[in-house]
Amino acid sequence: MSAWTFADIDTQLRVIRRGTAEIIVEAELRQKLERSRATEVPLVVKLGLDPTAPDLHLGHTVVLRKLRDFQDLGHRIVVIIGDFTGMIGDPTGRSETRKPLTWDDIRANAETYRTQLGKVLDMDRVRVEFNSSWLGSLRFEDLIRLTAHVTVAQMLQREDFAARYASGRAISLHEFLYPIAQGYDSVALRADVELGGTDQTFNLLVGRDLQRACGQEPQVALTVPILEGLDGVQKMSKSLGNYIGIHEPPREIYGKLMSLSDTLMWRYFELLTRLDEAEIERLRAGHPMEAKKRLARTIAAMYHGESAVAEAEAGFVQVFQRREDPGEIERVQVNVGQLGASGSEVKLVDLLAATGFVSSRTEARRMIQQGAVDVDGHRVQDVNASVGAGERLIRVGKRRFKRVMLQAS
RNA sequence: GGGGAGGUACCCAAGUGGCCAAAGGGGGCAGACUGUAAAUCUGCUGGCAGACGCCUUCGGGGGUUCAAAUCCUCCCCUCCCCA
Repeated sequence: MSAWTFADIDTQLRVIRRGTAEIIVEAELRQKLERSRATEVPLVVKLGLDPTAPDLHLGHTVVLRKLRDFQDLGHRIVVIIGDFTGMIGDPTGRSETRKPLTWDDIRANAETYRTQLGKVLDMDRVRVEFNSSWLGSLRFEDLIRLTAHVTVAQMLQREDFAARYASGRAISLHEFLYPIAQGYDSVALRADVELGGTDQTFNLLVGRDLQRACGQEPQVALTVPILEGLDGVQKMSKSLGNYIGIHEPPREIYGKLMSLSDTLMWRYFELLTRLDEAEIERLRAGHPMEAKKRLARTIAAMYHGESAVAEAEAGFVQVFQRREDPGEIERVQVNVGQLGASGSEVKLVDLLAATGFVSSRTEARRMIQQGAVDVDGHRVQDVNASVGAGERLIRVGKRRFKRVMLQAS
């Protein structure tokens, strides 16, 4: 790596532009790249991560993959774990103020993040920083100086603040400090480029302002599109539950990807894979299901390897296309006595509740009434049905299976 | 500091003494249809009970009443206008 030579500028720009939403300002980026190449000094490319989510999901990987592009081009990657800003909670895109995390939460989450970044980045060449290391020691005086560079009118330009202000919802003062703090991260690092989703544009621009105010050359703000979640409308996020975590079992990843709408699938191809145009065109011409399988396979393989994916795909075909039972099913043991009954049978309603399929008997009853429950391959429609001791294969809905060992007592 | 408006189930939102477990929408779940799609249609969406019914829930506490989400009172929180 010592004899590294930077690729020519146009090549670098081409890689950087791919899948990017906006580059502010592209001419400045070109300049920075040129200087970097001439002096053989890599650019400092920064990405801040919010420490709230314990697991990375595909939404995060869009920007991480872009970061990886920079890494592959030989630049210097810095990932900032926003442990300090996490106390504020980025209000971006939220209609409400987020409750502050505790210090312990943040630490624990950040650790998880750190170990997961390796799924996308080459961790040997990543610098990881906690922004508490500089933000924590800022004095009140420093903060005053810093905040003097940003006006309230500027703050209210930010879409979500403006919207909340207009509709009379609360904006806590400390939320204004989030962009300031994030911007100061760029100052502390002397960042050349900062990456983020398009919803981060404002924050990235504040970084430029603050750097300028501190006598530094402003960073280039580079945004990538926000990935829609499984619902196809809202952005993928943990709190909305419309996400696919990269840590999830291959089967889950595969299954969730297969449930995407056809429209959304092309978006995922674009933002999450590196298939070239021609290949994608070819897929468009074929059966959408085949294309979707290809997508599911490709993405699942990135995080779990080929053999695991082949298994996941086979499982999918078996359960959903051929409507057979999955090969591996969670096993649960229950004793009739545990359910407050005796003898060798138990009410199905009780069994469903006890095995965690549903959270109450009422819900169990509802499921049965709706024809969602299946015992040993037979749909049960009698709410009062009982189940005899022995090994039972129970299915609730389309995809929840459990093998229940019911012991007499 | 003064004046006004609000806080309802996962979310938005109606309800202003009993007919309210609480309209409507969203979301979620289930069924039909399918390509596990999407779209669409149908149903369900606090808990316990086989059922009659009972219990818990409308920011929090206390109270009035046979009866409260609805009235009174104190407290907490949010927004707007004026200063």
